[in-house]
Amino acid sequence: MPPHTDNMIDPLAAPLPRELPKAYDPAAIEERWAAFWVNERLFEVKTPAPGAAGPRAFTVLLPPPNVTGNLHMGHMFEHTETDILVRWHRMLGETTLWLPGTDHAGIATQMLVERQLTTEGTSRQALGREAFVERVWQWRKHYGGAILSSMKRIGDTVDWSREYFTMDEHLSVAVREAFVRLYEDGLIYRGAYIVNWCPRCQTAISDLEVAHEEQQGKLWEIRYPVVGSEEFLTVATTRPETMLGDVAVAVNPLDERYTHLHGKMLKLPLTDREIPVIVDDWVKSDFGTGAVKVTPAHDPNDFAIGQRHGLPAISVMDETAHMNAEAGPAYAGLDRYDARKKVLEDLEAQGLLGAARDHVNAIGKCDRCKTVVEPRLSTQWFVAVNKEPRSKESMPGRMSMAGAAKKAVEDGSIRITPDNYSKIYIDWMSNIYDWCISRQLWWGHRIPAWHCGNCKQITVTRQDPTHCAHCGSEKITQETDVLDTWFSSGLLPVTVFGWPPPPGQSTPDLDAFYPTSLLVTGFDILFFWVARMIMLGCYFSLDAPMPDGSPRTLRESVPFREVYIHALVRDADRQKMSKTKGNVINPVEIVEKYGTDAVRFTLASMASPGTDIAFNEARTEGYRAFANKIWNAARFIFMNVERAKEAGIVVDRSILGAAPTAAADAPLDARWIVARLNSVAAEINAAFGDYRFDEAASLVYQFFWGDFCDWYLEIVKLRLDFGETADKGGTRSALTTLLQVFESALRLLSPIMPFLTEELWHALYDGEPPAQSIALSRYPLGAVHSDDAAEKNFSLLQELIVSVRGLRKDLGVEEKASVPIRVRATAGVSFADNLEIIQRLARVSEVASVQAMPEGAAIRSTPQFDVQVIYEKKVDVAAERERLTKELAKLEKGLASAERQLGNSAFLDKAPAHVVDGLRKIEADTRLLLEKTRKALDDLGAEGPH
RNA sequence: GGGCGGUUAGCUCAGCUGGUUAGAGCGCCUGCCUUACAAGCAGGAGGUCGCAGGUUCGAGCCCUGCACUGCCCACCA
Repeated sequence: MPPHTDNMIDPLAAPLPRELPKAYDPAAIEERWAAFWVNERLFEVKTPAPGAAGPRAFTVLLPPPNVTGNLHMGHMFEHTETDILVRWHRMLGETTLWLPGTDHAGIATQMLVERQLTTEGTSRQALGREAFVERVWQWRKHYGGAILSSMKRIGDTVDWSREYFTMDEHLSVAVREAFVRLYEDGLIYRGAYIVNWCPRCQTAISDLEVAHEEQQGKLWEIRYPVVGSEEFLTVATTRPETMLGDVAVAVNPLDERYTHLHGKMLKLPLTDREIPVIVDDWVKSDFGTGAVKVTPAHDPNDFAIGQRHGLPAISVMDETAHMNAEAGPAYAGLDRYDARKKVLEDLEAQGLLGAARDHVNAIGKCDRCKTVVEPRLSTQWFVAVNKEPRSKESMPGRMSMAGAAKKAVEDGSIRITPDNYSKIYIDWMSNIYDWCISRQLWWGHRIPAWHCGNCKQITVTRQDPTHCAHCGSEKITQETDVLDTWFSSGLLPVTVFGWPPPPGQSTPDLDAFYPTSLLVTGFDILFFWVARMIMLGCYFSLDAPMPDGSPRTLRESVPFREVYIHALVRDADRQKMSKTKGNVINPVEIVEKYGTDAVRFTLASMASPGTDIAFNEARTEGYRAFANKIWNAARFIFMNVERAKEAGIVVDRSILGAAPTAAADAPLDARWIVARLNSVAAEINAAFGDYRFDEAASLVYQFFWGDFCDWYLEIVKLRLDFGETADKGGTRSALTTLLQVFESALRLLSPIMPFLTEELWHALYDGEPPAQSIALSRYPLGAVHSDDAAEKNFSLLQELIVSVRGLRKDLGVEEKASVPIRVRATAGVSFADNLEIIQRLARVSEVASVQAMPEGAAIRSTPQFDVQVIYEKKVDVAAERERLTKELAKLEKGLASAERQLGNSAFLDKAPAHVVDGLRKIEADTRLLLEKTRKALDDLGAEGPH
């Protein structure tokens, strides 16, 4: 049953190995594999049968991108990290589910479609609610899948069969169920409160959706005449226009300046009202004039004061932030800022305006449209996050949502990485206010509440009611508000797995996948989404019993066990990417330019924890070169496989896939590369486990390029001999190790660079790999210290080769010339077994082993050996002297430091033995080298020109 | 007003529980078209680890203060 046969591409139409082009061209292979992964449905996960044995599934919920969005660098970064972990776990043999979907994004989507309507000369009001909502659905159908197709392109291994949309029928049913249950449990209420109101979006928004910005403003003083006196009471305000809705002036009870005015009435200027002077502790005497005008309908603090003192609230603005009739005929209809101007002018004219001081204040703006938010008195729906549910008698001591959500992190049921975010989360959860969940929008989950026209009561039900539940009247109308987008996305960890189950039961998916294993997300939605998921997830999953029927504990009710907070991606100048700044880097463009693998590797390598990352294209260029390097290593290998075939040396493919080994009597290079592979693999596994993508990337880079290509491949050229007199056994053995190590290395790299490794892996198996995809093969586990002797001996060999190369440079030996060398090795060190390696890699014609080095020659030394290049051309004495002098100074400094420490009895007493022993060895080595260097310098001087 | 990060080579960044003489990539300099790769190979230069104190046998790493810088939270009109 092949799906999407329309764009099916046969991956096995890949070029034959020997025809690999010279330069790696990602464009030539990536789309092919991207389509293959999707079409072959390789990453779909069937729900395990109930009671199935085996390890727990590794489950990750993708933070659902907004339908309005396009893939940006932040997504790509997040997806790269997640995909790496998901691929890694899958390759470790775990049942691995990465679940994708999209979010309907209430405000954002409605705004976008409304803007579209405006360009068409119409509006949502003209269309009407039903037609508008239908229009949004249409929009979503056409444009809502942009991010998902980008995800397919960049190789995200999600389970597409489980893709959801937050307004899907079954999810909407679940959202309604959740709302009704919370309402029944007394945790959802409706009431008139001051909320953040966006006059442009014309909806309430939550505290989190308000972004504060510092702004230079003014603090105006206004004189309010005291009734029956010549006196004035001067208040200070940043928002003079709201004075039209003042109902009192408050002073601190201890402020002696105003004691005589307590309880007096004031004439409210520009109106015909009189308002009282009241006292309230909240007022700070040292701010402004110490007297605060109280406007309960337009300021959250004033609202609280009004509540405490039983004052009325007078709204003087409408939902568009224009003054209304309550503001009086002179102001009605004016925009809030025009009204401010006029109020100030009128006060001035009456001589009631006092000083105006510069004042910096934080001004709230709508997160979406940047309009200045207006605190507004309105009736909204709230979730009581700090209240305990009333109908949970079956669960005594059940905590409030915030309480449980806080405890889940405190007691380690949820682990947040990096750890410092735990504290931020807990602090936030400790000071959380009730959550305003109603939005005056049309696009979203409509609140399942009906208002009765008769008794005015509210009916909240699972099924649309026909009559009022309280008085039976049929004069009922549904609430027009919809739910905050985060209400439905906060439920996702349970709803995507089939919640709600029948009473007292669970669902197969909840049994198999809940709690999910990991959430990878950015700090920016820690409160918006992560915190809400924890609150709602803990609350609702508690109702579903464990697979064995026992009740769920808090530990088992959390939506995820781990949260990994990744860094934020900025542009190369550390600026936050934003459309308005025009510095948004489109990842798809970069991907097309350098290849997905190079971009993924860049992001992985820059993903060190703690700091934001500045995306740097120059690095991507470097990693494209890395991909090319591997590509060419593969070409080299395939070429030699062909040669071997022609020479009658056949290496069976069955040797592939096994963990490489090298016998104790195998050549040093074989033992070494196997040992390196083992330790690097072990380190990479550890790095992934710690979310150290950067370490993993640098380890695999260093191994592939530094060890495998620069050293091993060069040496293997010696071992691969296809001539008539060739040692066929030796060649076959070398080829076997080469292929095995390369195959393992591809698997090692594949989570970070899935496309390149997939292509080469298939080619390596000549189109008949043991699994459909490298992503379904097993990850190399490696082992530390698998052959320390080989690693140590090889690095000595490397040192010798590097020394000779350096000497050649110093002596000005022609690049192509082969030269003889003299080596004096200390006891126990021998290069005899590896002469041909030295000859090849350092272009040496002959190696003479000597007991003493001649005087006056340019020599390089290490504690283990001295080496001289025999060449008639004189060394550049001045340059050599300079080099040696520098070297000598360095050694002297090092020796002095070592001696100082070793001469310090406190050090010998307190430092651990291994440190002391290590330093002793270093001291001895340094002393030896120092002597050698000093002698070399002396010899040089003796023969020098002066 | 609270809280949290950052400051290491010209640039971008590593440096894991404090342990010799601090690393990588890019860039730079020198020499190489060595038939896997010039998107390459080989060799090299380059750092008083933001500043000032302190703890320690020993500090890039721990403590205190300062400077610069970025972010988050916050109901002082």
